[in-house]
Amino acid sequence: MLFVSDNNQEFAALKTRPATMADVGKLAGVSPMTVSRALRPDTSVSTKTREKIEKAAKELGYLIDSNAAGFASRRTGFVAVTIPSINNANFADTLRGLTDGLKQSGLQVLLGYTNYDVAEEERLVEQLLKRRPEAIVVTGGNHTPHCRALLQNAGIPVLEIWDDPADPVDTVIGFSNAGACALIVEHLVAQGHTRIGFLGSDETRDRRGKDRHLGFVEALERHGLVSDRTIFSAIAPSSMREGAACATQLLDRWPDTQAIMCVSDLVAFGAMSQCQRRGLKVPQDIAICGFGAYDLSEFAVPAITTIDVGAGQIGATTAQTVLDRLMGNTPNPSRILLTPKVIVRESSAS
Amino acid sequence: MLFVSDNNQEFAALKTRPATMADVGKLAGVSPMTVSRALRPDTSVSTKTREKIEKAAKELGYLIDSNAAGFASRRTGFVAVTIPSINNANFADTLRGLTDGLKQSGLQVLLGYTNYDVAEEERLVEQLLKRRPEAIVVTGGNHTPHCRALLQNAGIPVLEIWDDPADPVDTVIGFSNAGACALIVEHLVAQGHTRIGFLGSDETRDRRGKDRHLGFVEALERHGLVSDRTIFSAIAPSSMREGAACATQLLDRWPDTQAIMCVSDLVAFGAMSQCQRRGLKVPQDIAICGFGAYDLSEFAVPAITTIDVGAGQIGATTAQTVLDRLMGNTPNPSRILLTPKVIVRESSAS
DNA sequence: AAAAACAACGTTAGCGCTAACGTTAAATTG
DNA sequence: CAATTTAACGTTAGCGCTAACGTTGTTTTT
Repeated sequence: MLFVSDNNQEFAALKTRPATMADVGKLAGVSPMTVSRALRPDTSVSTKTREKIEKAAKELGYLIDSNAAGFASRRTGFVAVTIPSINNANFADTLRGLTDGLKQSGLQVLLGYTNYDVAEEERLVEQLLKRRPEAIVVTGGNHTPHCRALLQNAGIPVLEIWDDPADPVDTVIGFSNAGACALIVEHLVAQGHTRIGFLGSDETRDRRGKDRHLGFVEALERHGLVSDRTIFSAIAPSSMREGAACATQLLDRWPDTQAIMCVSDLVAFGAMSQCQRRGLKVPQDIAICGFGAYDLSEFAVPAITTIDVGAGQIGATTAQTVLDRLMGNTPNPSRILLTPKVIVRESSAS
Repeated sequence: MLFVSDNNQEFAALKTRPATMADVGKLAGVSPMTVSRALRPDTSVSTKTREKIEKAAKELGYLIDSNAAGFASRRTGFVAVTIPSINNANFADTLRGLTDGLKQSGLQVLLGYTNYDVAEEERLVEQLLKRRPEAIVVTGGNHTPHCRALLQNAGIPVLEIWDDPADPVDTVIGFSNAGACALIVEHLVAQGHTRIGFLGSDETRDRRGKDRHLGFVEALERHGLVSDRTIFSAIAPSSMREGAACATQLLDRWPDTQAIMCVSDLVAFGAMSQCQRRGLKVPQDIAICGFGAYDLSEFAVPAITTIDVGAGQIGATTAQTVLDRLMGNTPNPSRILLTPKVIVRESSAS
C-alpha cells in the first residue's frame, strides 16, 4: 500500500502510515462506511460511487486491513490447522486439498506443525486459538489433557483428521490406521508369506504409527501367525535412514524373513535400498510394503506396494465440512471415515 | 477459552462470547490495563497482583486475543511467507528453518503457496499484505509488475529468497542457481563426459529451473561442448513422472548420451529409474545428477550425485535477518548469497 | 527532611473497521 | 397523488486491546 502523510503535520515526513478507509473516502468524496460497503460484494452502493471509490483506492494503493475488519465484524477469516510435519508428502497433499477447498470462501489457513510432539501441539493450539480462528483442524486424535480442554472450550468447530479417535472432541475426518494395515497383511498372506516383519517408529510419539502396528499384529493373529519380527526406530517419524538401519537389524536377527511391512513408504524405500545393497532381490527374495502412496513408491525400482489413504481427499472433505459447519448446515458433529486402498506393485507381487 | 455470559442479561443463555481482559480484571479486582501488563513480560506489576491475575485468567480459560492486541499496538506479529509448493522437501526445510528461527520472538508465519505461478503469487501477496505482516518473505525474484509494486510500497522489509535476482526489491537471501549447476558440469566434465544431456521443466513457470539450465549451457560452452541434448517437460515443477518420461525421450533421440543432469533430484530419480528399466546401468552406462540434496538421492540405489543449496540454512538466515530488520539493526537492504555444494555419489562416480 | 525518582497501578483515548441504526431522495404502490 | 417501499448513502458506537499519560504511595538521593 502507498502511504499518506500523518495527520500530525509536523512529522508528516517522518511518520507515515498505510492508507485507511477514511483516506480513500476523503479522496472519493464519501464516508468511510460507503468505502467499506463498496469494497464488499452484495452491499448497496451505486455503480458510479463504487467506481469512484475503486479509483481512489487504486490511487492510494489501498488494501483493506483484514485484521481490523475481522476485529470489527468478529469474523477473523482464519482457519487454524496443525500438522505433524511440513516435510511430508501426505500432509502436504491434505493441506493442499484443504487450502484449495477454502480458497473461494476467503477463509485463510493459519498453519503450525507439531513435530509429532503432543506438548508442542498444546503450545501450538494455544497460540493458534489466540488468533481467534473460526474453526480449528488438528491432525490426529491424541492430545494432552490441557490441549483437549482448549479445543473443547474454544467455542468453534474442531476437526480431528487422519485418525479415528475413540473419544473425539467434535468432528472426525479420517480413517482407521489399523484397518488399513490389516489390508496389507491380507495381501501378504494371500501371497503365501508367513514370516512377516514390521518396521516402525517411536510409538510414544507417532500414535498413528502405533495404530498401524496394532492393526498389523491383530491381522497376523487372525491368521494364526506370530508377530515378533518387529523393529522400532528410536525416533519419530522414521524416515529412509531409519528404514535402512532397521532393515539391517531385522535381517540380521531373522534372516529368513519373507516380507516386511513398513510404517511408511519412506521407511519402505530405505529398507528396500538396504536389502538391495545386501544382495537381496525384491520381491523374489523378500517382499516389501509401505504406507502412504508417496510418488516415490511408484517410481522406485521395483515399484513399492503401498496403501493410499486419500490424503488429498481428506483435505478437500475437511474444507467442505468446515464451510458447512460455519454456514450452520451441519449443526451436529459428524464422523467421516474414508476407505484406504491397497496398491499392489512389483515389490510384493509373486 | 471458556465463555462468560453476555452483558445483555436477556440473551445470556444464547449469546456467549470469549472472556476478555475486562472479565479477568473484574474477577481479579484490577483494571483491564493491569491485566494487559500482567500478561506481558517486563512490565511493572507486583508479583502478588500478577499471581491473582494469572489465577483469574486460568479460571476463565482466558486466552489473549492476539488480533486485538496487534491491532492496538500496531504490531500484528505476522511474517508473511510465500513458497512455490508445500509438497517439496527443499522449501519445507527452508520453512522449518524460518519458523524455528522466529519461534522465540513470538512472530508467527502466515504462509501461502503460489503453485509456481506469478499471477497466483500476486493474488497471494495481496491477500497476505491485507493481514498487515511486519515483514514479507517471497521465494524467488520474479514477480508481476503489480506484485512488485505491492511489495515495494508495503512499507515493511521484503526478503526475496532462493534466488539471486538482478534487480531485487529489498533484501536477498539466496544463491546462484546457474552457478550451482556449473559446479555439476565441472564434475561431469572432470569425469570425462562430453555428451551431457539436461532434463528440465517448463521454463516460463519455473524461473529457478530456467536459471539452472542457463548455468548448464554456459558451463558446457566454456568447455567447448554442445548443449543441445535438452528435454523440457510441459509442466512445472517436473517431478518423478516427468523425469522418467523425459529420460525416455532423451535416450530415444540421443542414445549415446553419457551423462544426464536434472533440474531436481525428483527428476533425477525418475530418470534413473527409467534408465534402469531400460537395462542401463548407472553409472557404468550413464551418469545421473540431481539438484537439491533430497533424502531420496542419498538412499536411492545407486545414491545420486546432487547439489546441496542449504535450504534449511536459507530459512534460518532469513529468520535472523527478519529479526534484525525489525529490531532496526540492519537498516540497509542486504544481499546474502550462500554457496551451494556438490555432493558426489555413486550415480556419477567413475 | 525536602526533592527527586520510581514502582505499581488507574484513566483516557484510539487503532481501522463494521453492525446497527439513522436519513434522504427516488421509485413503487394502491 | 399521498402512502409506502426501497436504494443509497451518513452517523454513531464499539469490537478488545495497548500507548500515553495520569496518580498514588514508597523508596532513594543529596
